[in-house]
Amino acid sequence: MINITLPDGAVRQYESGVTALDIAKSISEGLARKVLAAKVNGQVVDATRPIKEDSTLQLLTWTDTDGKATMWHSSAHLMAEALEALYPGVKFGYGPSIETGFYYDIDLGDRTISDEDLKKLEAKMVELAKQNSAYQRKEVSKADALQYFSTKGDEYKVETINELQDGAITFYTQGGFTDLCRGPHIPNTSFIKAIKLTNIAGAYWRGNEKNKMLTRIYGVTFPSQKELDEYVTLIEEAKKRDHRKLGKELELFTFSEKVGLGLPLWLPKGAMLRERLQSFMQKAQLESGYLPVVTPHIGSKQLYVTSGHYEKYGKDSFQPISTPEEGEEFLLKPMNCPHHCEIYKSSPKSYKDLPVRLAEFGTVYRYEQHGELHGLTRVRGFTQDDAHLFCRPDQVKEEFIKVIDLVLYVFRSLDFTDYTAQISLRDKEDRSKYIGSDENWQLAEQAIIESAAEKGLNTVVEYGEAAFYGPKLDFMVKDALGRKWQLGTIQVDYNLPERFELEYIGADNQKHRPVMIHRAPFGSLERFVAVLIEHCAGKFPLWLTPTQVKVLPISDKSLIYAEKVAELLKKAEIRAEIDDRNEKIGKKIREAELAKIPYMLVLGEKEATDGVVAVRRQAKGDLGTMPLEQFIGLVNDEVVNRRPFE
RNA sequence: GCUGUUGUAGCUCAGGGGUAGAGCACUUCCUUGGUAAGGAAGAGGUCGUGAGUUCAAUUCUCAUCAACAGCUCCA
Repeated sequence: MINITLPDGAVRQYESGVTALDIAKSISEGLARKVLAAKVNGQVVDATRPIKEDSTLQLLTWTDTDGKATMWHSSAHLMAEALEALYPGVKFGYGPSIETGFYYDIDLGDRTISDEDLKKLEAKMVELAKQNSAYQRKEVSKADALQYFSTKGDEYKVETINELQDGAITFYTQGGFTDLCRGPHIPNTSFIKAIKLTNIAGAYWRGNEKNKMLTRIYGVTFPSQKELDEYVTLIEEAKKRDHRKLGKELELFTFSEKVGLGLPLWLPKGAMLRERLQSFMQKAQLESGYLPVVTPHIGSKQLYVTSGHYEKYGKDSFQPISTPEEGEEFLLKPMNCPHHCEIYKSSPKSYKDLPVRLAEFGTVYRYEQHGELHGLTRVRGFTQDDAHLFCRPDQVKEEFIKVIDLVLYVFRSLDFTDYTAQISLRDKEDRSKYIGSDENWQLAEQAIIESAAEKGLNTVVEYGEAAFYGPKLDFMVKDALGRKWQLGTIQVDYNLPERFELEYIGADNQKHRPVMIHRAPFGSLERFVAVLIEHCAGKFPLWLTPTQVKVLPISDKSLIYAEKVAELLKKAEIRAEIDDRNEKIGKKIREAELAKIPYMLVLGEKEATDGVVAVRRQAKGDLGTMPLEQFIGLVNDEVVNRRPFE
C-alpha cells in the first residue's frame, strides 16, 4: 500500500500501481470524467500512469492551466492524426500547446493548404475525437525510434530523436497515429468536444530563418461547444479594442504611405493626449530630481561607433546621411544615451554631484524589418520618455529602486494592473552578442535582481533578452489579442560609461567611473498609447481623454444658453465642445456615445430657465440635472484623482 | 526579410470579362425635435500600381507596392 496526499492535506491509501484516474474514481465518478492529467509530486503526468510510491497528487481538470495545456497538446496529436488521414505522407515538426490552444508545424511537400481546407480538417478531427481513442504511452529505444521514423520518412522527427538520450524516448499512439512525444496526454480523445482551427502561417523549422519554412496550423479545443462560443465572443471583443481600429475611429493617429512605413502621424486629438501624458511624466520626474535636457535628432556616426551601437546595428539601421561638401556622416539617432553621455561629460563632476538624472522625450529612429511594423506598437520613429541616471556604484540600488517606484506609480495612475516584470539577462550560450566584462555584467545583474526582490516584484527571468550593453528589468503587458509588448524598461549599464570614459572625482580625490541607469517608464509614447487604448477600450480616464464634455443643445432655442455653458466650462479648464448642428438630440447623443465622450450635457429650454445642466454619462445614461458649478466640481474631482473611466 | 491572405467611395463592405453598387459619413433643402440614427435631394471611385492575355480587363495571368496573420528580428 502507498500513501497518496491530496491537495487538501488528506492522506489516502491505495495499492501500489494505482493510477490518478483510479483515485479520481474512488472519490467520485463525476470527478473521474473530468480528469485530464495529474500532478504527481509536482510533475505533470498522464492520469493513466501507475503510481508506485508515496506521493502527493493533484488531479488536473480543465480549470487548471496544466490541465488545459495537456488537453491542447493532445489536440495537436489529434490534428496530426487528421492531417495524416487527409494528406498521406505529411511530415511533422513540433506540435506543442501554447497559451491559448496549440499548433503543429508540418511539411506538406508540394501541397498547399488553405482556409477552406481547415474546415475539412476540423470535421475530420471531430470524427476522430468521437472514436474515443486512448492515448497510449510506450517507451522505445533510440534505435527503434529512429527506425520507425526513418521508415516513415519523417526527417524532422529523426533529427529530433538524434538529439535525445537513449532511454528517455517515448511514443504516444492514439487511433492509427503514433508520435514521438514526452507527454503527458489526456486519457482519450473523447474529452475534445469542440474544435476550432484558427489560422495557418509559415514558421521556420526550429525557429531559424535559415531553415526550411514549414506550415503551421493553429487551433484551440474545448470540452464543450459553450466554451468555444465564449472564446469566439472573446476574440471578437478583443478585435473591437484593437488600437489600430480605435485610433482611426477616435481620430488619434494615422499613417501615410507617402510619409513612410512605420512613421505615425499624430492627429490633434492624439497629439493632445500625448502631451498630457508627457506633462504627467515631466511633473513626476521633476519631483524625483530629474533634469530636462534636449538633444538633436541626428548625431555623428563616430558617436555611435564609440557607444558600440554602430558595430552592433549599423548595417541593420537607416544608413548614415552625409554633408554635401565634406562628406561627414551622421546617423538618425536610434538611442538618446550617447548624447546624454556627452552632456554628462560637458562639465567635471564631483561625487557630491551624483546622481545626475538627465531626462528627455527623445524621438529616435530605428529601421524595423518590413514584416515587423504593427500599428503604434512597432514603428520606425518613436518618442521615448527616456532618462539616464549617472550614479556612484554605491547609489545604484537606491536609484534603481526609486525608478521601480516611478514605474509603478505610472502604472497605478493609469490603472495598469496586468503586467509582468521580466528580468532580461544574457543568452546563456552565446556571449558574443554582448559588450563588456563578465564582472560588470554580474554587478549589473545583481543590482537588478536584488532591487526587484527588495520591491517584492513578481518577476520572471528570460535569458537572451538583455540589451547588448547590459541586463534589463522590463515591464511587459499584453495587447487586446494577447500579444506581449515591452512597455517600461530599466537597465543597469557599466559599459557605456567606460566607452565614453565618464568620470567623477571621488572623496579620495581620485577619478572614478559612474554607473548608468537607462530607464523609460512608458517605454515609447507610441507603444504606451497603443496599449492604453486597448487597455481602456478607447474609454480614456477623464484626465486624459481628448474631449471631456460635449454640450448638446436640444434646439436652436437653447443654443445661446448652451454656448454660455460651454464657455464657462472652458474657463474652468474643462475640455468641452458644443454640438450646435441642426440635428435631433437623439442623434447628437448617439454620436457622442460612439465617440466615447465621458460626459454629455443635454441643454433645453427647461435647463436654460432653471440655470442647470442635465448630465449624461457615457454608457451609463442620464444622471439628472444639477447646477453647473456642481458638475464642474464633479469633473475636477475625477480629473485630480485620475480616476479610471468606470 | 520569409510564408500565406487581402487590396472596390472618407469608413465598413457587396459585386463581377462589356468602363461600378449599398450603408454610414459629407453637401443643400425641409424639419425646432427632450436622452443611442427625422425626411428629401445631391456630390463623391480611371476598382492599390505596372505589364500581359483579349475585340474588350476593375474582373483572368504575372510582377510590384501596401495592409493583415504568423515566423525571424527588436539598442
